[in-house]
Amino acid sequence: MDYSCIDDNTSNTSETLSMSKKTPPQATMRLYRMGSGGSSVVLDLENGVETESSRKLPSSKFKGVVPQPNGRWGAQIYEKHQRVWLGTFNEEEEAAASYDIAARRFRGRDAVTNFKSPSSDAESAFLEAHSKAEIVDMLRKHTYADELRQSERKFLDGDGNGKKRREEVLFEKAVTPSDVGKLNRLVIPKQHAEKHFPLPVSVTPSPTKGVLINLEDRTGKVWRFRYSYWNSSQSYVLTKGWSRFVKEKNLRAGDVVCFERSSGPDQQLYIDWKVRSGIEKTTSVQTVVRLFGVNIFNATTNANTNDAVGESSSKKRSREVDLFALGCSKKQAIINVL
DNA sequence: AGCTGTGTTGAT
DNA sequence: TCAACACAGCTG
Repeated sequence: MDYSCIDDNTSNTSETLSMSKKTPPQATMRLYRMGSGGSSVVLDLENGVETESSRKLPSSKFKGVVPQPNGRWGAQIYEKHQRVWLGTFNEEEEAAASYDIAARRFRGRDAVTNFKSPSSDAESAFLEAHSKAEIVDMLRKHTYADELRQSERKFLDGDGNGKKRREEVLFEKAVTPSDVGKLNRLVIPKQHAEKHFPLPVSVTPSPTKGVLINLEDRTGKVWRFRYSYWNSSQSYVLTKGWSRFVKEKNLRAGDVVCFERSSGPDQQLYIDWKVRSGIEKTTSVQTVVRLFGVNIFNATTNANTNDAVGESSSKKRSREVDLFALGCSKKQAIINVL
């Protein structure tokens, strides 16, 4: 799968960024909060002095978009008197576009949205093919664009099961006990990391930041991981998102994770896993977590819209990088600066 | 410690 | 339905 910069600013937004009929006047002066943490400071109209008590968040001009105290933007939609949270976003427009997607899924193609451009037939089909909870989950994890693109590609392949993928194996690693333990991280062997997943220079010295990468598994599911360099241990690691993968795939020490890249022009990244050789695959998670025919893990996201489990996104504004741009091709990288 | 997203309320 | 606001509780 591609790195996340794509999903954060492409199909959610870029193709559809014409202004809404409902967009309020652009010229309206509004306060934008700078920096981190605190709220913006507004003038106290009584005495013309800034006061703590008059701190106020800036309203969004977009429907379904609400400000967050740290300067980011939340998206939400209402259904049956209940709010459905769609996640938080660095850019107001991303949040607005996410609302639009949810609105089309919840209310149909003609739903009132922030941006014009009705979704394509393909996108409408994609929306209909997924439950509300699944769509919400994608929005919250910022994987919607990737999954949509993936589904379109499968459709074009013609053989619906996606088995025709041609990819080059980048490297494999037999996971260690700590890779599947409570540390919630996977150490990427240095030689592989530096060869295939070079971090941008500006990120390398900072162990806490890193980049977000998206990889697709053999089921077509998109996984997003934080990838960074830890100075303390001088190692490259996948952190956020990794424990979910371990849990869902029921990875055990000795099992092998495999990183692959599509040989096609898209250079899609994939992650695959194999049970440690000598162990029957029937011990895999699929049998373990199925209960009365229901996949328990998936059930949480399929059961109810309000159950959609989001991940808390990166705390600081995350720099999201197309690592291919840095490591493999000359494409322009990057999107959101930390 | 900082952030997300829920609880709540009042408006449209 | 919707957004504004406060902040509990979660996450890194």
